[in-house]
Amino acid sequence: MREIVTITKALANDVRLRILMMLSEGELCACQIIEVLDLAPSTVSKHLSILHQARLVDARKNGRWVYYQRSRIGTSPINGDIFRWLRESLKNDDQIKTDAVTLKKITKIGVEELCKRRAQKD
Amino acid sequence: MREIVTITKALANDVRLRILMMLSEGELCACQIIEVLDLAPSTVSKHLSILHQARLVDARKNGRWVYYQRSRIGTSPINGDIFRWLRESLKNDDQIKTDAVTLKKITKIGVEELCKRRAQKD
DNA sequence: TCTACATTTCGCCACTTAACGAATTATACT
DNA sequence: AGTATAATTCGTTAAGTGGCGAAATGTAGA
Repeated sequence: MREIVTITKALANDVRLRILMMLSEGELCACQIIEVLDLAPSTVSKHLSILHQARLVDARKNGRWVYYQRSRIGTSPINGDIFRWLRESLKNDDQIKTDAVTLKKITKIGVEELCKRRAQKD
Repeated sequence: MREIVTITKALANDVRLRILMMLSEGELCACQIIEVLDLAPSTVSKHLSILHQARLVDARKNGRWVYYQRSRIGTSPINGDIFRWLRESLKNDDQIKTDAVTLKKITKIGVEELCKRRAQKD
């Protein structure tokens, strides 16, 4: 029960649903997710940790960057039901659609260039 | 998005998951749900209203009793995924199993007798 | 080694949630 | 009409959540 409630709590937030939808296409660097959401890094990091604790996303560290992707557990038959439902329910959502557009622009420039630009702004 | 978050928030609580599991077999009177959960009637009523607002349960008034059941929306293909996942994930949960046992005893005596006994305790 | 920087952790604040009892509403029965 | 009672709404309180900036952590490159 505790495990299931951890998962449903993780899903009970619009920012975290946006993150999960962004990860539909594949893995993303934390900095890319931060850029799309336009929230404080610490806030996004907390959301990612909640998703990770619920075993909905996996983290992979590469150099100073951390990449996230939907977990293998999340793609298993049992949890696959949730994702199918979320994808189906949110595929026409405006926020999700604009996120996808923003994401496409960002993935084009690549992680290194994205962070370089980000550093210049400070 | 708002609608989906309303649903996931409704699912993000153990008491409400217990209620949904209790309603797997069919409709129940509010007083039966209150009896199984052993919480204040006002608390349970609030939970039921949250489930109702999320369109996960329907309410039917009969005399002074109110009967709840899983909503038809909830049984549609789209939301059916969630229920299937919940049922599958929780079928071996201890709390859910003891709830089922308690419920069986309570449904045997019937709603009128249950409320009569309840009144005598005061 | 020292610096830069991506990410996380921590501390704080505003807001929400879940619990209860008291008061209210609505229905059945006398 | 008046009473009893199932259920809900309201007000209050304690605990949890989501946001931020500051500080800490860890890694790449000078």
